[in-house]
Amino acid sequence: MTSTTLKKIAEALGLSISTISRALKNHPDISEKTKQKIVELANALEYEPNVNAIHLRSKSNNVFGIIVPSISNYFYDSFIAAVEEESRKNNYSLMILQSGDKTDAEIQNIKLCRQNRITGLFSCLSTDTKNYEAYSKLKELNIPVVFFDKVPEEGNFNKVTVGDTLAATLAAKAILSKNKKNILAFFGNENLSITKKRVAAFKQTCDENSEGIKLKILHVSSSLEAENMADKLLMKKPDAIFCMSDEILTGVMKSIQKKRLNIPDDLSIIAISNGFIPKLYYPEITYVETSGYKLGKLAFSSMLACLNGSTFIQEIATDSILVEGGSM
Amino acid sequence: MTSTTLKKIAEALGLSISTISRALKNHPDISEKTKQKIVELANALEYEPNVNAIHLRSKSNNVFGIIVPSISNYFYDSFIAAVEEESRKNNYSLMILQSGDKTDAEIQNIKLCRQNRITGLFSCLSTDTKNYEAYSKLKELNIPVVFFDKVPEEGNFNKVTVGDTLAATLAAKAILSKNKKNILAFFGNENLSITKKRVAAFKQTCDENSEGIKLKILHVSSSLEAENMADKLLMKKPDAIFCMSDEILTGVMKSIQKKRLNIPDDLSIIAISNGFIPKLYYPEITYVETSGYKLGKLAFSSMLACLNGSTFIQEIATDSILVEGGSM
DNA sequence: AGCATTTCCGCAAACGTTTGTTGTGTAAAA
DNA sequence: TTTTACACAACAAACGTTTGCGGAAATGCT
Repeated sequence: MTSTTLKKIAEALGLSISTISRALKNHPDISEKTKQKIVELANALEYEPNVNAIHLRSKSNNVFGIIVPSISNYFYDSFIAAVEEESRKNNYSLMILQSGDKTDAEIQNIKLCRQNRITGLFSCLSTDTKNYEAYSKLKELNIPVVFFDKVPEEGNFNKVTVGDTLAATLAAKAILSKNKKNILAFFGNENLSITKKRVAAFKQTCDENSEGIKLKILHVSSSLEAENMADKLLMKKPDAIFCMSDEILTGVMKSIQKKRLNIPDDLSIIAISNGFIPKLYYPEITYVETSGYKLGKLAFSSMLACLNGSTFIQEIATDSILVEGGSM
Repeated sequence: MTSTTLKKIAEALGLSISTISRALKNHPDISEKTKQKIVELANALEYEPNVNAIHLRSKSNNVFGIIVPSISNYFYDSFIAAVEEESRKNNYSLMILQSGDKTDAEIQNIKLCRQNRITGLFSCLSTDTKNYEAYSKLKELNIPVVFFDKVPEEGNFNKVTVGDTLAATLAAKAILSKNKKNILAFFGNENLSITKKRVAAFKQTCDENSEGIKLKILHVSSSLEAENMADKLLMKKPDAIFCMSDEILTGVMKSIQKKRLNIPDDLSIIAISNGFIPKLYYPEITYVETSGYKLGKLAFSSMLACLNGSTFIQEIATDSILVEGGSM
C-alpha cells in the first residue's frame, strides 16, 4: 500500500485538493460539515502530510543540522540530547552528522546540509579545520551557523563554549582552598585552544596564591597515557591531582586504584567533567561541571536568536559550578 | 542570497531546465561542449540539488529513521554510530529520534518518520510499549522495520538482539570455572524480556553444575538501587558477583570501593557490557561483550536485506565473547 | 423582487526535480 | 534529390503541498 495523500482523499470525497488541504488546517472558508467529513476520512486513512512536499513549497524546512566529531562521546551525546529536546519542542527535526574529527568528512557533511536546505547548523570544528569558507557560504545563504565547543578563532561567527577559563580557575581555587601544596595537573593536547585557556587560567590562579606551592603541568593525549604518567608520578606523592577531562580522569583513577591509594586521605583529586564519570567512583570525584547538556540548550537559544533576525554576533560561554564529591 | 537551482543555471545559459539536469548527470543526449559549459557554471554557483524536490519526485527518500530511548547512553550511542557509518557508506541519511523510554514519544516519533516518508526504521521499544499497531502500519506501507535490543515478543517482525542467553551462559560458566560457590547475581527490571532470558540462562547454567552452589538472584532498577543492595549483601561475603548491565555494575562497584574490598582477592566480579565501563576500573572488569556497535552493523544488514526484497522474517542475535579483565 | 454580501469551494500556479516524448537541424545513405 | 538516421535539446507532466484568486450559490438587506 502507498501513503495517503490529499489527492486520494479528494477523489474519495469528490472534492478538490485545495478544499482538503484547507479543511485539515481548519481554514474558515470550509464549512463545518465538510470539515468533519474530511477530517474523519483523513483519520481513517491515517493521513500524514508529506514533509518533502511541504518543504519544497515553503522553501524553509524545519530541520537543523548538527555536526559532531563523534556521537558516542560523553560530552557530545548530551549536547545532542539537549538540542534534540529543544528541537522537538520547537517543531524542528534534527540531522545528526559525524565528522570523525576529519575535515574532509566535515566538508562532506556541510554539503549534505546544504542539499537538505537545512534551516540552521550547529557545528563543532574538527581539530585541524582552519578554512571556514564552507561556513561563510552558508551564512551567505542566510543559514545561521552556531559553533560549539571547538569554535573558529576568528570573530565573525556565533559561538558557544564551555567556560574554560572559569572552570579551570574554579578547580584551582578548590585545590588551593584545601591547602594543597604539591599539585599535579593533567591537560590534553596542547595545541587546542581549549587546552591553552585552561592551562593559562589554572596556572594564573595558582601563581596568585603561590606560597610554597609546587605545580607540575603535564600534557597527555589519551587515557592510557594519563595512566602511565600517573603510574610514574604518583611516586612523588602529590597531594592533589587535577584532570582536565573525563578521559584523563579515567586514566589517572586507574593508576590510583592500581596503587590502592585512598581518596581523599592519601591524595585529593578534582576534574573538569560532564559529571557522569566522576559519579562512578566512591567517593565520588569532585568536579567542575562543564555540561554538554547546558551547552546544547545555550546553542539552541543562540540559534533561535539568529532565526529571529538577530545579526548580533556573539560568543557565549557557559558558567561553571563546582560539584562537591568526596575526593577533596 | 538564495540557493542555486537548475532553473537559474538554465536561464543564465539560455538552455532548458531538462538540459541542465541531464548535463549534470552526464546524460549522453547532451553534447560535450554544452555539458562543459553547464558543469562549469554549476560549480561556480556551487549548485547543490534540493533533496526535497528529488525525494518528492522519486517518492523514495534515502533516509532511515532510528528510535532509541536515549542518545546519551553507552549502548545506544555506539549502536547509532554503527548505523550512521553504514548509512553514510550506502548513501542514506539518518533521522535520529529519542523516545525517552516513553510510549507516547515513541508513537510521536513514528509519526514523524511517516511524515518524512522514510525508507526504513530502526526501533528500540520503550519498556511498556505493548501495542505494535503503528509498526504494523509501517509494514503495510512497505516501510521495513528492524527492531533492536528491546524487541516485540510476537513473531512477525525483524529483530536483532544481543545474544542474551549466550551472554548470560558465558558469564555463569566463567564464574563456575573459577569454582565460586557463593554467587550474587544482579539483574534489571524483571518484566523485560531481555532480563527474563538472561535470568533463565544464568540459572540454568548454575543448576547444571550445582554442587553446593549458593545463588542469590536480585532485581534492581537503577544504579543506586544496585549500590544499596550491594551495601547490604556484601556483608554476607559472596565470592562472586554478576551484573547484568553497566548501570548495575557501576552501582555495585561503588559499594565495593566503599567497603575497600579488593578485586579479585576478596571477591570476583563479572558483567555483561559494552566494554567501556569495565575498562575504567583497575583491575579491569571481566565482561561478556554485547556490543552496540556490532548490533548496529547487524541491524543495518538486516535492513538492507529487507530493502532488497527479502520477506524472510528473522530474529538474529549477536554472538558474545568473554573479555578477560583482572576481576576473576 | 432586486441587489449586495457572505459562504463555500474549485482553479491554477508554484516549489525543484526527473524523464518520456517530441521536435529540430545536420549528415549519411539511397 | 529524397529518404533515413542520428545527435542534440526543448516540452510537458508528475511528485504532494499551499494559497491567491475567482465564481456560484445562498443569504441578507432594502
